[in-house]
Amino acid sequence: MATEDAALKVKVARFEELYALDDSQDDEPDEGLLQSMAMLKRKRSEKSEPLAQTSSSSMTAISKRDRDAPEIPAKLQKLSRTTSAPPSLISPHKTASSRQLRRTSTLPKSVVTTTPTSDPADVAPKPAKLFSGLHFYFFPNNLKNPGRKFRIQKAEEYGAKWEQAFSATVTHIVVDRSMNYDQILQYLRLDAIPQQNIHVVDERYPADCISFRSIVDAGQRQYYIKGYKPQQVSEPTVIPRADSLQLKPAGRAVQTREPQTLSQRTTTTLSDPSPVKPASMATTVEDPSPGKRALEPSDSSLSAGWERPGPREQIVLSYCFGTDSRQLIDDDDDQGTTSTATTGTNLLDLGSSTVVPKWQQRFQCMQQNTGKNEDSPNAETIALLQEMAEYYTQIKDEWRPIAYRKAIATLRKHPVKVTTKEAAEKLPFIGERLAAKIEEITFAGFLQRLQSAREEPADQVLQLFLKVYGIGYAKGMRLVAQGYKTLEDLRTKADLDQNQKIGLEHFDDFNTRVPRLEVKQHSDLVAKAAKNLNEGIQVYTMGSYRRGAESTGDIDLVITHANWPMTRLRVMVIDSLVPQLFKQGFLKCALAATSRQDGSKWHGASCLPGSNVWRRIDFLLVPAEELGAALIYFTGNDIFNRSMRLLASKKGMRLNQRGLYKDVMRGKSREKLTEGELVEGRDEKKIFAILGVPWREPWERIC
DNA sequence: GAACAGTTTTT
DNA sequence: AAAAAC
DNA sequence: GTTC
Ligand SMILES: O=c1ccn([C@H]2C[C@H](O)[C@@H](COP(=O)(O)OP(=O)(O)OP(=O)(O)O)O2)c(=O)[nH]1
Ligand SMILES: [Mg+2]
Repeated sequence: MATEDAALKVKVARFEELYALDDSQDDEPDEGLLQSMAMLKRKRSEKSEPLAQTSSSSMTAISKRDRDAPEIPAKLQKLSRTTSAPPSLISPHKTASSRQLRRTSTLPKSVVTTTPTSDPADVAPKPAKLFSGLHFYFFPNNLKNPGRKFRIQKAEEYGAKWEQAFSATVTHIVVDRSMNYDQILQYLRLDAIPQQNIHVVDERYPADCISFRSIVDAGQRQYYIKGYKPQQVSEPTVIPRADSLQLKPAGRAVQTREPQTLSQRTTTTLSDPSPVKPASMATTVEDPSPGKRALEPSDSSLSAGWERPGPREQIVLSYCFGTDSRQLIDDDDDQGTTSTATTGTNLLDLGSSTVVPKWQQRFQCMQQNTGKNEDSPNAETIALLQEMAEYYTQIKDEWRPIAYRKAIATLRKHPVKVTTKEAAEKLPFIGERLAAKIEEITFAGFLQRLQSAREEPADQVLQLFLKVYGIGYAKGMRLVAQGYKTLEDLRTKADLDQNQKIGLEHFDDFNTRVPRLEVKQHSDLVAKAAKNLNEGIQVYTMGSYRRGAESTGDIDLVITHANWPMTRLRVMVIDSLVPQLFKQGFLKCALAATSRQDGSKWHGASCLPGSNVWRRIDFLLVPAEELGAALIYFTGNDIFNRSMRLLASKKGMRLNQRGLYKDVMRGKSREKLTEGELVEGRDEKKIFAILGVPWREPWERIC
């Protein structure tokens, strides 16, 4: 104990020192080399978006920053940079806008041109074709790093050919600053690179060419790669820089849990975990609100066999149901090993109980997640990590949020406060980097990284714009790059599409939580109108409402009919119900509205009579055969869904909003090759059973 | 080095 | 095909 | 970011 205290003190001291020095540092080189060079569709950006112009300067700015401190040890660099903007998590353009480039002596010689004009926004793309005839090979040669992705896209815009593989046609190898010369050779399995044909240049070479609108001399010293020794002259070994924020763009986003949303109110209503009615009758089907997520099996940890899934196998009572459900043997964890395709088809086994393999226990959907942290000793840590995850999500980092989420899940289950990184790293899904962050949180009470990011003005603007319905990361970045700073700017000057205009117009409305009671009112109103059209139409209130939330972000409704096929239901909804609701003045606008020949959803806004607050409302049209799957989907939460779907996939199945399918054939990278055969879609509980997931009440799906 | 959910609608 | 959304 |  005493020793531990001492150790803690040392750590505290270290942190204090660190923060005294200022500036974050938890960045690291980069994904490292050896990234798959395959894949990734190239982007042909023919859009005459006002991006080209601004971005060329951004690009320069990015590389410029590394040049500012050539060979200074990392620590000193930090000091020297303290005055400039803190590293932003905004990617790919990063701090570009906040950094004024200004070239000085480092000017390439063979320059022909003007300085980049800086007129924010507008203006056509460059002359293009600057790089015509050139073949660029990047190293690493993928789009994983936002900065690099950006460079590649730019290079292509300017006519360069991006070589997917290293070949004789390559004219330039554009190397990330985090890489060194030896790594290239090693990767390419070359002893040397034929210098006369191929130029090996630093990552900022293309940017410089663009800025100067000419192909600058690639042989200049400033474009040398780390570790490159022209001829034989021994260069001073370069100090490896630990810098560069790595953010991955593009892809899906992972939200984290139900926001503190409800946490603020209620506290004790842990009363009625009332029974879930099959919810199959009643027009507006509604789950009994569990006051709040009251239960909490974990609280005293060991209670319901929680803390640590343990090696035991769980017996799940499942529906007597004759369908496959073979267990994949082997392996643990929810990833890694490939699916073990459940080709076995047949439906022999399976009586009324199934043995669930232990690897399955690791899935989030296998736990009762009521979304509470409160009594976790790690609540504070969890909250901050969650913030990070959310941040990365917004910023369109595909994967980090997943990692954070897993780490959060393990922390949530951990009965003891985790303070040191040594302790943290022992836990599942917590690696070196997260362990360090956990330690940072406990000692400093905050995350430097998050703070700096949030303080960055450009970031704050982006955050604001992202809250406009219809504006996502890409559009948001563009708007920021164009210099817009306020919603007023957007309203008066920005080029927005119709939905974005609506989103802007009703910015406050759409960002206001909907009280549970109001959700019901909307739902009832729709149900009533539907009933009026046909008695058989049923409306279910879904989303966070069904999970018991006291307030929701929007109103999610499933509209179904026991006997009608989709086609008929759709016609009724689109041709009658929606128009009727518009006529009543309830529906205010259609956003991502559609559904015609093959549609299944309608998004818009609604407003209760007597109110003037517009709410986001979503209809999901569902034929009876798909109701079960639709209920699962639309109940969520999203994390729970993804967990269920991943689990299905590991079992060679596929789960979506229409049903559970088996014998799905998948190609590389999970690419779906076969639809698979429908196993179940109608019955929510059966789907759980087939997957070997114990039934989860809606409020136990808050992962 | 790959995998991390699976889809619908709009542009 | 990308972006935004659920 | 983490895991296999
Ligand atoms: O990426 C997503 C987003 C949503 N959903 C499902 C789960 C979710 O519960 C439901 C409704 O989506 P919504 O965005 O309305 O989320 P919510 O769970 O209802 O929360 P909120 O209160 O913010 O509306 O759609 C997904 O499967 N994947
Ligand atoms: Mg919702």
